[in-house]
Amino acid sequence: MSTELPKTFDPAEIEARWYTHWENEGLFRPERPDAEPYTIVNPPPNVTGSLHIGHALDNTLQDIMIRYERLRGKDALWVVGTDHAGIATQMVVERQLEAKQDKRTNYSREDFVAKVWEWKEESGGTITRQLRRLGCSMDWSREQFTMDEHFSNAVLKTFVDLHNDGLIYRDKRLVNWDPKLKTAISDLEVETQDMKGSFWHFRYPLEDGVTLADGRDYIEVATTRPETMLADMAVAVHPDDERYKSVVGKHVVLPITGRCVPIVADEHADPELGSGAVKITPGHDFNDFEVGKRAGFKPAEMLNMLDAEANVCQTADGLVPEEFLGLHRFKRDGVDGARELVVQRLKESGHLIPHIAKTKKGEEQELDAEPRTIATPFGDRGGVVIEPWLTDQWYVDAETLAKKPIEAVKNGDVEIVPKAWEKTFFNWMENIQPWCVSRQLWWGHRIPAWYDGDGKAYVALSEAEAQAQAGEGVALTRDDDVLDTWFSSALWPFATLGWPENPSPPAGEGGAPTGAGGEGSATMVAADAAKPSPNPLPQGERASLLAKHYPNDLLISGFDILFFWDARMMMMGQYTTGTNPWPKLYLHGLVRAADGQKMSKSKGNVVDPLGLIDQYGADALRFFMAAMESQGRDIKMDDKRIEGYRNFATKLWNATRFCQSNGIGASSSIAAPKASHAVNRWIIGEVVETKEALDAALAELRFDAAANTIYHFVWDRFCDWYLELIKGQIDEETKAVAGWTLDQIFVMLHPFMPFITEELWSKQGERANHPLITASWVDPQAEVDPAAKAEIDWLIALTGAVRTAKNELGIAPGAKLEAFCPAPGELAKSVVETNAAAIERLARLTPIHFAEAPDGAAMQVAAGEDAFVIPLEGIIDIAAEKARLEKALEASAKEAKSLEGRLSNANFVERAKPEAVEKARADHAHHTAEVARLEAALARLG
RNA sequence: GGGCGCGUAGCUCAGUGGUAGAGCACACCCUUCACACGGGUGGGGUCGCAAGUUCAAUCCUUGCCGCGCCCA
Repeated sequence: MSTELPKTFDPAEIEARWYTHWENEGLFRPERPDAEPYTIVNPPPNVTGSLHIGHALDNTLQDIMIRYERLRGKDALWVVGTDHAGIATQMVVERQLEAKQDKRTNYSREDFVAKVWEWKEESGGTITRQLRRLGCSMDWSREQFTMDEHFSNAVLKTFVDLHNDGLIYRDKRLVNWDPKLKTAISDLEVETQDMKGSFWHFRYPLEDGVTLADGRDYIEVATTRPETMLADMAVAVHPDDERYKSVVGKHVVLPITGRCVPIVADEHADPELGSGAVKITPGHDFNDFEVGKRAGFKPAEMLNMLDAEANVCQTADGLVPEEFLGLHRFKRDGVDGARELVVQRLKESGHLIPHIAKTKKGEEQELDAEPRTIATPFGDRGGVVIEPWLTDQWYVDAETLAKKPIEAVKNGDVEIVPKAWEKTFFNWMENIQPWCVSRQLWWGHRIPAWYDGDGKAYVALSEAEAQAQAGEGVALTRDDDVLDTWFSSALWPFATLGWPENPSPPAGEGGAPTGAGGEGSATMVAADAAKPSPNPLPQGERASLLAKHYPNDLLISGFDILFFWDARMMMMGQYTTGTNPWPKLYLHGLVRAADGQKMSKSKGNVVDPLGLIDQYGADALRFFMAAMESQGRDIKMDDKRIEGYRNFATKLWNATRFCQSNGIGASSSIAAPKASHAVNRWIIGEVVETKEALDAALAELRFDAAANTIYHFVWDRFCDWYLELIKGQIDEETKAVAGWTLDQIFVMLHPFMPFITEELWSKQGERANHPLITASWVDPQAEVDPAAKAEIDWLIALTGAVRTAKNELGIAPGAKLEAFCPAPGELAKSVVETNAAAIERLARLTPIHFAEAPDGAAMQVAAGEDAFVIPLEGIIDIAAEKARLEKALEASAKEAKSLEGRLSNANFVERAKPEAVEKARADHAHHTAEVARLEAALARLG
């Protein structure tokens, strides 16, 4: 018994109602203790972020897989949670302070971190609410946060373990320093952009009257960063460069500082480039750092001329003139900096070699510098030019950790889909650099390292343990820095499931929790103690979760975080658990604006997924994402297409209304009902085929193929043919088959369009409190019936042929016509006899005589090999019918001739695959018969 | 400079060693009792260019042209 549906379909109302129901009833993860597990972890979005279109794609794909596997009976767990996103979140809160003319440094670290927690509590729910609107069926009961206590413990343990194994170490070397955010960042967070810049040429005078072979008393060097000359420590020339051989080991006296620096031989200097000599600033350039080390400078001796904000400071030798101190490295906000002043001073002292350029008119022109395009590093968050800066930081030995993941992908233990990404993955992993994991921030997991008065580091899970290492009475200070956010999110696939299962108990007295991000976290933990976590993890549950759901089954992420996140999860998974976090990694592309541009806030072309949900419904947006997700291509936004899928949802809605008005309701069995009518046997076979195609597509993660399969089944097969064929003759058998088919549609479409399918499922009748979300996957226990398929295909062909002919001859589509079939095949005879009503309704032919047609003007059509003559004396334009037949004749004749040519080619018959030859023969026979039929038809018309 | 990918109907995209498809758009027809967010019919593509392999190439190989991304 069914509940009547309203005439209009209102996605918003349905979505809100069903989501609440699913979540409240715990249907996202029903109790299935004995079922096979299926696990996906969600890439944790920034806790204070909001849903963008890329999240919509990423989460739709994951939800499709989770809902599919849940329907297939698995214990499907979709782990969800958010990331504390160190830099991003701290920046947001700092910006809020700025708006109030306030700043972070007006607060203690503890107070500032407390403010971040406040902001997290306030805005942290935004993105999770938005994921719900998309219909995502995550296990919210276990929602995670990367700064949760158990997660923080996992992070600290990993750090300590890595350190004990020598895979994390402290090192003084150049880092990518963001002078705006005043923190180190990793290589991956640096974005290189080509900028218009200048290349200045200087004279560095040789000391004590030394001259080059050509008599010059100076060496020419060139640079794009003239300000760094204040910290130059050498000039390098190529060891084989004859021009400079005599001066290697001699010195130059730097202008401005008067520093006397050596001329060293180093292969880094390219004799072909410029003068062949390069200035060396080991403290401010990655290449020069290496040259400097080879030249014998220790990192601690390298001169540094910039402070954390990239303003000039005094070098260790005190040679930077007073007027430079405090200047910014280069022009900023219209105010000249050290770069401009250096150039000015060198110009005044005659050390600048002007660049001679030709104007458009061919006249020579003297410029201070040569214009050049310079690959310039920018921080991806702060947006300012990155400064290579000499500091002590913690580094992860990524090269060692990368070995097992590389092996895993090579031997197929981890499959990357699409495969094209494997090469990119290897290219990066095989050339991986030490990973700088310390960040000079306050928000994050504070590094568990303590220093004694001599700067010796003690790494431990707690201060007490560090103290024990250092010995009684040694005063320790904790490292101020926090860890890179990606260090913690790399643990996501297992730390969210309770790893480590037996965390070391805090060693401190009084139950003060360890670490968890230092003082800031202590605040949080204290708050948590007052308000117990809503999702406590009993120890037993933790253990079983990890054992059951790790490794996960699949990871779905955008390719843009392949290195940031995916690869690091593989490294950490192998290191901490000894296994790969998942056997399969699916990478999807970007969602682009309709014009193909990358979406960005600055371009103002960002599409809000919630707006699309408001406009078309979540089901339509989801279906769009799935249908457009072909492996290896970005998705361009196309509102018309989303609209099309909204229309598709409406189509299904109305088909269901039709069924209801004809007494077609919910089915009572998974297996297909018994059926005798061809049309019913046919649609059951179509369900069988659709289910198989859908399973195959999802097994290969071909979301587009899967979506198209169900789309065409619903619209083309079920609505356009099945419902039309059964109209007017809906008996009990047909009611049962139609109701069953509709239910299978709901099940198969549910992963893509969860809301409308659940609603229609519920309105089709009593289901004994059995919602669709936890229903059973399609299992018709039936086979395709070739005879039924042949019958219905013939019927469809006949209907199509009549409609086409009528349309081309301008005959009213509704006109009912009499037809003659002089030589019916067995199939034609039986179909016409058993489906007279359907033929009258659709082909609008009645009656059909198995007899010669009377003489006279007639329209002639064919279904399969059966020819029909439809007398239209006085109605049709004979010339038009002749033209129509001639056109068809020409096409068939051409095709027949081409096939004949192929078949008469001995090479083809002998060497081609037998199936190909067979098909060519069959096609040839068909077209030859068609030619004969059409010739006869034309002969009839005279 | 190195690597990867893309170029198929007006647009957005699938696809296969055997002569090409979808959605939208377009044209014509239809107030058929589920649906005009609908139904029916149709037009439209030398599958970027050139050479090669093959009985057969849009598909495989090479080169070129154009576009995009990543790395240096």
